[in-house]
Amino acid sequence: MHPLYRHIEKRISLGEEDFYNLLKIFKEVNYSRKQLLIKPGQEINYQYFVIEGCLRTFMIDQGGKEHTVQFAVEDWWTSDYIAYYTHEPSILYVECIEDCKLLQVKQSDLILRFQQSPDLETFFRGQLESAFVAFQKRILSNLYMTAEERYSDFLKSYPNIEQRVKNYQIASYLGITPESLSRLRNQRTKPPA
Amino acid sequence: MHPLYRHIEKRISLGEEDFYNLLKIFKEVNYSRKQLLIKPGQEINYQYFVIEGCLRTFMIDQGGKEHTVQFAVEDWWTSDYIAYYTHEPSILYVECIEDCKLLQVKQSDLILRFQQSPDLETFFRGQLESAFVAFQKRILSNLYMTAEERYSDFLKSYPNIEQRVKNYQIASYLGITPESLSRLRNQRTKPPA
DNA sequence: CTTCTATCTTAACCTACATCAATTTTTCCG
DNA sequence: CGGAAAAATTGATGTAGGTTAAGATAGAAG
Repeated sequence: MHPLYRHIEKRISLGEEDFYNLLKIFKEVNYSRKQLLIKPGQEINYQYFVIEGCLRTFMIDQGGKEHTVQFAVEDWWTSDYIAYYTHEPSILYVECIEDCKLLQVKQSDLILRFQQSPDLETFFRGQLESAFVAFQKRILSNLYMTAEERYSDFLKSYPNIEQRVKNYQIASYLGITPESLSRLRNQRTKPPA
Repeated sequence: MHPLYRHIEKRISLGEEDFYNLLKIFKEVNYSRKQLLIKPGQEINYQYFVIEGCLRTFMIDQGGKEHTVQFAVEDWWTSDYIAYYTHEPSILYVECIEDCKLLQVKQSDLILRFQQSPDLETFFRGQLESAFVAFQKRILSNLYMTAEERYSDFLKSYPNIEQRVKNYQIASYLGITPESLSRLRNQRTKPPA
């Protein structure tokens, strides 16, 4: 079964025929490790469904420091959603951490389909609702959790990702330095003393 | 012109007849200062459009500390959106900071309308997109800005709110203590020295 | 393999913000 | 009004995590 079909069926039920019809507006694209899908200053008309690989969305501040907004692995969507939704030029980077196989889709093509297929709009509204909830929870956890608690939380929400991404990238997601993450990981293994 | 009509017309154009038809699923409700719209442990089936007043959505952690997710004033929507979208029991409080006049609408009524009126679904998808962008920006600013920069930012995104909410509530939105906010505001008035 | 570079770790020191505690100021309501 | 309660301020001190710098590991490229 097609990974995108499996993904969509989790939320709405689309006939196989409708699915293959929908698939026409998606284009398979391949990127290799370290390539940038998006960099600042671009107009962003596409979002991407991950068939295979691992990506990271981040910004670089004036001091040159990286800050990670999200990671994406198989079965996730990614883009610079700030630029995608606001139609302002991008301020984020989207980078491939591994070689990636993606399905690219243009926003305007999707919106046209929404008009013919309300189910599809419902699907994307549902996706957005989930993402919205996840971000709201993340804001809350930044407000009341310690760095260590956020790290444990991160490992839960991105299982097995530790092997796939660099520690400094995780640190920049948690809002701490790589040094702090290193210390924190060290203490986690000991306390049962 | 009805405040909700004016609000909806910013995004989609709905005939007046369609609007008054839509309005039937909204119910005007009034709450007084300090009343709780929502408290933890409830099933949340409603969201609220603010006609008049000011509200705050927050959680209380195990240590008894408050953490503010958002404020809502005239022309905004509010609810415990985590509970609203996930259908899990609420973990947040929504409190009236002033006497409030609200329009309450049930999620299931709204979803039924989406089926008859795709425009309406588009409207709410648009709202969600904006909220999503705002939250993503807020996560970023928590990652790379100092408390003072976030405070300036806050004043910009909620103009004139300073007179309406307590400083300790603003502090709990920024993720700092009231003491820190007080010191920070003190310094802001001086530096031109 | 071996070299080069990126990443990770460790340690000493520093700083923004927290905590605790004591006043002062504001708000509320009888 | 006036007095109690809530909120804000100020000061002294504590601490999580940052910064800087050096050494240890581990990937990648030849």
